[in-house]
Amino acid sequence: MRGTMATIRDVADRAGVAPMTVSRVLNNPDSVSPKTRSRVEAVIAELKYVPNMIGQTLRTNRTMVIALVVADISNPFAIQQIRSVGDTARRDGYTVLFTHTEASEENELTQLRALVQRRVDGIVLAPVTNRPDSVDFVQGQGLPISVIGYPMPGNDVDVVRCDTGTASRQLTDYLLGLGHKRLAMLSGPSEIVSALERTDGFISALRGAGLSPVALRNAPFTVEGGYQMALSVLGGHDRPSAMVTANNFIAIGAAKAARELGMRVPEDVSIATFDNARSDSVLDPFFTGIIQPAAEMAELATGMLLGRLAGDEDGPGREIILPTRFEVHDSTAPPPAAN
Amino acid sequence: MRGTMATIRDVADRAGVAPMTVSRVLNNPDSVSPKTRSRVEAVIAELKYVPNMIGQTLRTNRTMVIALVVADISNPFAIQQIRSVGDTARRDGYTVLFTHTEASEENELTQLRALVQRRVDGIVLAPVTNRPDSVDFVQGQGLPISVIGYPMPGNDVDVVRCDTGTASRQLTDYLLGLGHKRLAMLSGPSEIVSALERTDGFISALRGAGLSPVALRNAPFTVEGGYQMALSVLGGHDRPSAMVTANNFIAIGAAKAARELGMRVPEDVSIATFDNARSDSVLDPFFTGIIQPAAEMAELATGMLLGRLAGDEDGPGREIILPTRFEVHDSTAPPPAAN
DNA sequence: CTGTTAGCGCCTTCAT
DNA sequence: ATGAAGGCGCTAACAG
Repeated sequence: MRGTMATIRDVADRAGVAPMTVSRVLNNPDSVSPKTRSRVEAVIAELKYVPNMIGQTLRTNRTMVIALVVADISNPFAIQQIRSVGDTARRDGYTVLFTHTEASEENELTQLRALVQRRVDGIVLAPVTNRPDSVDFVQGQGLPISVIGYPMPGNDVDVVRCDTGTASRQLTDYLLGLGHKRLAMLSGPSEIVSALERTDGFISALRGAGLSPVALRNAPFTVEGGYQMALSVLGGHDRPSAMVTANNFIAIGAAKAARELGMRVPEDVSIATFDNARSDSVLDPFFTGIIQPAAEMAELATGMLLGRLAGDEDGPGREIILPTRFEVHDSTAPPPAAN
Repeated sequence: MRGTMATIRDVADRAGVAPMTVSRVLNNPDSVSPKTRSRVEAVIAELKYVPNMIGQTLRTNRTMVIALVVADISNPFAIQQIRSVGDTARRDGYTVLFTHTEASEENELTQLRALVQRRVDGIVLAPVTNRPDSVDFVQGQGLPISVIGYPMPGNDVDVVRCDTGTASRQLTDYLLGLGHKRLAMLSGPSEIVSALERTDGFISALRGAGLSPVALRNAPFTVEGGYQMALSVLGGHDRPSAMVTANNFIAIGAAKAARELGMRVPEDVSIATFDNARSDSVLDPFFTGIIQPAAEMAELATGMLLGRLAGDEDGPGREIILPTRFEVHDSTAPPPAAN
């Protein structure tokens, strides 16, 4: 079956013209006489000819493909990013090649290498960590890249992100304002910057109120991780009345653990989280928390990349920090009277 | 920056060999003397040479890319499919190009055309409807394709799907067994086969019990659609005691509507659904319902495609029907006594 | 073990 | 308005 696909030459022969004329009909129809054009178009339809972009690419050195590389596809953010990058890129005629890295740095470099081999025109990266290697590699190949979500202190690169450290203080301050004095932080892996940022913000807010954390835990950004951390924290003798969780999966796991221990959310324990899932996909509980504008971040990052591809922009990397949104929902309340 | 990337000729010149030798070092290292090989490898590293697959592709007529085309990326199924197709394809050295069609048939054809232009080696399609046009187009180009999720009566093509009509009867029978006599169906768009199948199964189960539906509704497969349908059905004077919903989004919308009307699930109204979300991503309510093995479907469909690409298989299209799973959770109970 | 030739499909350039 | 020549990066086929 393969190899039967019509080529520009097949069309040309059958229409009695040169391949170049067919090319013109495709790319610059006005430069061909109406008569010739309609004859060629008829043959194109007849042979079901679809131009081979591989040929074009080799000639023009542009694939018109950009890649989106996302660390963790199961995070609801990923969906918004895929949508957003795709929509933005399409407007400029680009197709998006999507890959995910299973949150492994090694995997990330492997994927990036594969993308360079395929000569994508640029890359939008939502990276695993903020180590400079991945960006270095891509830039070393002369490819433009922009990064979503992390500060990249070791690279000169376009970045779009939020300041989740400050947001973490805001979230913690809200719980303090409700009267909580015994707070725990359930964070992500300690080697991941966003987890660190969030823990730091938490601690600094407590310090500002003259308090110390009841517990600081680290685990993977998963339901299971949240569940285990919450079990150990809530099962001890020094129970917190409120927990801050570093992402939505941890929050869900923590709520599960609380429920299993016979505690109600928020009556017995409050949970405030980052990266609250959208109300569209989760009914209950709908968590109080910090929401990052994932779609806007992705759109801006893509826009910056497209700008460089179009040659509109060729200065040093810029960092754009977008504001987060704080939403109060059903998972937080003042501490129980006993506390 | 672009255009600075090293080519095979750059490497060859600098290593003092022919391009062909560099190619051999890359693709068939044993056929090159160790001495030459190490010299070439050194130059490759020095120039950061990354082979250009565009060239290879043009020469070999294989991109080593397969495409996954999914109708609706916001459905949790999509994530599992992306994962599953990617993992399966990678094992055979293929990369996956992912696109989504926003549930528009026109969009689907446009995307498929773009994929053919890029000369992907094959396509896995989770289609919008079961009209034959999309598959016809792809096959007309001599490209192998396999389909996930729908029966494709108009095509000779590999299909992996579930029998959701039968599953719908099973689901409805369960509600009947709980003692429900007044049931409503909240289904998807009437032009989509899966919605029809599910409605038909519902009706046939009721008929088997000598009952008629209290209501049959159609709306988009969204939270909003489910919400509106449930509002109208539960707000009327002929209230059902149980509802079957055609997917997880409709179920969530229906539960929201019930709650707003002051009804508890399942005490006042039961909800049983298709495509129940996994417990990992939704805490409460966790719906009673039918679960399709999305990952297995995608893996099998990809496997069939890869089999055709490898030439292991070239017979007529096969249809594989996988069993669904029925899980009882918290959203169903016997009808209230008053009923 | 290594090199040369040629051509994959297309488009830029130059000619007619 | 149309055509011919050449080359993008790579490798199959054949030589040596």
